[in-house]
Amino acid sequence: MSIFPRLLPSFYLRDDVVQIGKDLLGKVLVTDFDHQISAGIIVETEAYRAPDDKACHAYLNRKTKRTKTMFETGGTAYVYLCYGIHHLFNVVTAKEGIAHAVLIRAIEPLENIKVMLKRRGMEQVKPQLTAGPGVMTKALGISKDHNGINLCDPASKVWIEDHSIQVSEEEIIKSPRVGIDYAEECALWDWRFRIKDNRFTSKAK
DNA sequence: CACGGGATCGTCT
DNA sequence: GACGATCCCGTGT
Repeated sequence: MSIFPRLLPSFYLRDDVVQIGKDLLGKVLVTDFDHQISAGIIVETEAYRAPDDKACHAYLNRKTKRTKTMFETGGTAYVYLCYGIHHLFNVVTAKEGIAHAVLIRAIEPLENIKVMLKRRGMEQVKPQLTAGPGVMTKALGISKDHNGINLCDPASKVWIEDHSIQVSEEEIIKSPRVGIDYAEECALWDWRFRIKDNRFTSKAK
C-alpha cells in the first residue's frame, strides 16, 4: 500500500503528448509482480504521435494488430517486442481513437534494487541496470504480456505514481529521438526528454 | 571511448 | 523476406 497517489486518467487524457512526455519526468514507475514491488524515477522519455509523426508505429493512423493498442484510451500500456529481444514500454495518451504514446526509456532505481539486479543478472548498481528502454523493462519485470493493461485500474500490477518530484524546464534536455533515422524530417524533432546530469539516462547519440 | 557486428523474432510488405 | 523506438561484447585507440 503506497502513500503516493497514482496518476489519474486526467493526466493521460490530455491532447499534448509532447507535454506529457516532459511531465512524466520525475514521476515514479512501479511494478508489483510476485509480491515484489519495484520502482524507479522516470528520467528519460520519448513522445510518438499519430497521424503525422513518421516515427510512430501508427503513422497515418495505420491500424494493425500491433498498433491497435495505441488507439486505446490514455493510461493504457503499449508494450511490444523490438529487435526480437527487447520489450519496450510505452504509455498511451489522449482519448480513445487517438494514437499517441510516450516511450519510457530509462528510470533511476528507487525501490527494491535487489530484485532489479536479480532480474538483470547483475551484482552491482550501474547506470546500465535501468538506462535504456529494453533493460529498464527487464529490471522491472515488464514484458509484452502487459500490453493493453490499464495503468489506472486499481487492480493493475503496473502503474505510475506522483512523488511530488519537481523537474523544472531548465533541467530537461531536449533532443532528437533515438534510432529513427528513417523518419525523415520527423527524425529532427526534439521529442526525446532527459533529466539533466542524471546518470541513469541512456547515452547521448 | 568509439565503432562494428551478432543476436533474434514479430510485424508488415 | 526485410527490417526494427536495442543491447552487449569484442576490437582498437
